[in-house]
Amino acid sequence: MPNNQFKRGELYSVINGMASIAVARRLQKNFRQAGLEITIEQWSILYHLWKEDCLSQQELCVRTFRDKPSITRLIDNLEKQGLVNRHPSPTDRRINLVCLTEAARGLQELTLQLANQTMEEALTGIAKQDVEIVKKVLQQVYDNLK
Amino acid sequence: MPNNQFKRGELYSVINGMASIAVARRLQKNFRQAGLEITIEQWSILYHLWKEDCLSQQELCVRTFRDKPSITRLIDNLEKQGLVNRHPSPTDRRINLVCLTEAARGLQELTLQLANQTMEEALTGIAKQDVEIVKKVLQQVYDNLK
DNA sequence: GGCATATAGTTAGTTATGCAACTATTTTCA
DNA sequence: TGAAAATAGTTGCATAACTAACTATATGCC
Repeated sequence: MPNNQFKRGELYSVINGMASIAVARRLQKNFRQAGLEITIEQWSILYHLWKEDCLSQQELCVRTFRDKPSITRLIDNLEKQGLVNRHPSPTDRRINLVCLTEAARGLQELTLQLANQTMEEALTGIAKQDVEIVKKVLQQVYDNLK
Repeated sequence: MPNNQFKRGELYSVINGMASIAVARRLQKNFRQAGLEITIEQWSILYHLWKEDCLSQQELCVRTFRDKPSITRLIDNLEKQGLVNRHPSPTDRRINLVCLTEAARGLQELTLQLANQTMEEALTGIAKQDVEIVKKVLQQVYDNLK
């Protein structure tokens, strides 16, 4: 296999995203053990709303790297659980603004603490400068493909 | 937020697995453009069978980091497409051995070439030694959490 | 030998993703 | 101004993941 700088065995786990799947599973487990009912995907929506509340669904698509139907259904489920509400935009009738409820605001501190704890479990024994390199490389990969 | 060496903004994209999702989407797109009907998940099963044919479903669970129901359904779908067959193990009647068909063997060369091409697109402009660090760190993350 | 336990695989239910097609509204521009 | 194009969101269909509960077979051990 000429012109191929990557051996096969190395290819698989990168494509498979082993590491990020393992992190997501551990975070979900940590949520469950803390008695939290939400999924990681739902949490990722809340995460962006905690940073900036009342985003449009389109903006959530961009920030969470998901397509529109995925966001529609995540918001449906979050709305059922009473964690967000859709409010029509006053200036553009096509737009829903997705806003946090009080219940969702109450989850912020605990879930962010669990997320930080999970990342610490994941990164145990890894040098800080290596983490920096990983972040840089993964960002470059994303930019190469977007 | 004491005892936390990672700032919040950095957390999200790692958990989200942005980069590996982007790679998987691109690989799927490259398959589709080449006229291939299989999903990345189905391909990942074939990938392991090309390395060693006639594995048990349990062994595929281990090698692909999936649970048993996921493998059951992936094999169901691959069987429908005529790419694998289930053969009862001669020594243990609980076990199905999953074996490639001729049609599946015919996909090996093209799909591995597309996978390599996709990785080259993904890793454009990234130093070889940085790729090595990423692989090492992601393996460590996986080991920390498994 | 026979019961308890472990292992391999399947089924059912919920959530999530990707794609295509659709509705409603807004913007563009001839 | 008014038709075409762009944008925001939803719906339907297929695939895949996780959990829990289930069946069938094999193993361990008294």
